Amino acid sequence: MARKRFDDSNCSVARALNEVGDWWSLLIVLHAMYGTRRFVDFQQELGIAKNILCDRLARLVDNEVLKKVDVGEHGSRFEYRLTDKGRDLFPVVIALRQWGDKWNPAPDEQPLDLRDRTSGQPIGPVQVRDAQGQPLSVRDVFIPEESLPGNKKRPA
Amino acid sequence: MARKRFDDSNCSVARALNEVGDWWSLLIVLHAMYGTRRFVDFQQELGIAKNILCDRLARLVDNEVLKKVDVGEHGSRFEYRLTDKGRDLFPVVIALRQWGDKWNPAPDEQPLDLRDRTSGQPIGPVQVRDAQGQPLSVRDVFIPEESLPGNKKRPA
DNA sequence: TCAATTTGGTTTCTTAACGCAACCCTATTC
DNA sequence: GAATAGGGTTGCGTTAAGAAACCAAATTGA
Repeated sequence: MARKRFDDSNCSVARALNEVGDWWSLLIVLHAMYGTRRFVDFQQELGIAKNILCDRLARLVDNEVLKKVDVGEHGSRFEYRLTDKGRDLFPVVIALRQWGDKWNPAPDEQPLDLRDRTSGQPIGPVQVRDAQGQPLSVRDVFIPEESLPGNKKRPA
Repeated sequence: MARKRFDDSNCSVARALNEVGDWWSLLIVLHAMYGTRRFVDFQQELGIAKNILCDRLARLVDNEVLKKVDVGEHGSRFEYRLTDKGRDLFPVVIALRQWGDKWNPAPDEQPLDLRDRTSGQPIGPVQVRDAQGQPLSVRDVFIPEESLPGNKKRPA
């Protein structure tokens, strides 16, 4: 791919994408959130080539999104578990899931039934909110001049 | 890349990543949210090769994340504007931004100063919330059996 | 009026990432 | 002691990313 690296970008979105912005990494994190921990399970659920999975897991471990734990049990020796940093991707993944459900619904798939463990009720939509908790759209928001990349003058 | 396509995946995250899951697309959407609309501006701000930008813009237009508008003005003939679908990526982009700010802060960058246009106050963190608006972590949540990919039994 | 510029885009070519398949090593299990 | 499972690594062909050059229409501008 000769892909451009963003390690040194001054945009944190670019740097975030550098860590989890490829096709597989977020899916791996998603499945980790669903409870998958073992190499073979990731491989079977995702249908990913083993070398690619190796590479992605290693990268995610390097970036401290996952940690590799040696569990000395009968044959299954390693587990890949989410770190706090990885768990913090929860809103990202869920927002993406909800976006996909809304705009590209699969005919045979239920939209996303994620429920609050204590109440059993479905979760609400992930939204950007103001300090009072009211939902905000792109248009309700602005970026102070100096924070704009390239110092543009336009509103957000 | 010989990339595996996810068009037909029964996972909406996979399908979402198919549309905006490459290195550039989300950055283009981000800059579009910042107000960028013209080809050359995207190119300069992102430092992206023109052919790749062409391809990504066309793909985003195909997927109805952007729309291409012919503005017959002096030399700048087209604008790429967010559709409702594109604007709906707002929580995704902001969640990613906040994650990047939190876990990979740039030494010389302020974390993200996005403010509510009416109050002028900074926005809050993007979170997954329950029906009552209380924040939820991965561990506060479960997925009913039948919704699990691969029908696994583990909690989320 | 003719050259230079701007905008948006295509072509060519190199390089690097992806995906498959085969192989490898260590523990188990039968 | 053969077969199996977990977790990789190696090679190799395919294909996409990226840089740079080229292109064409419309403007500017001198």
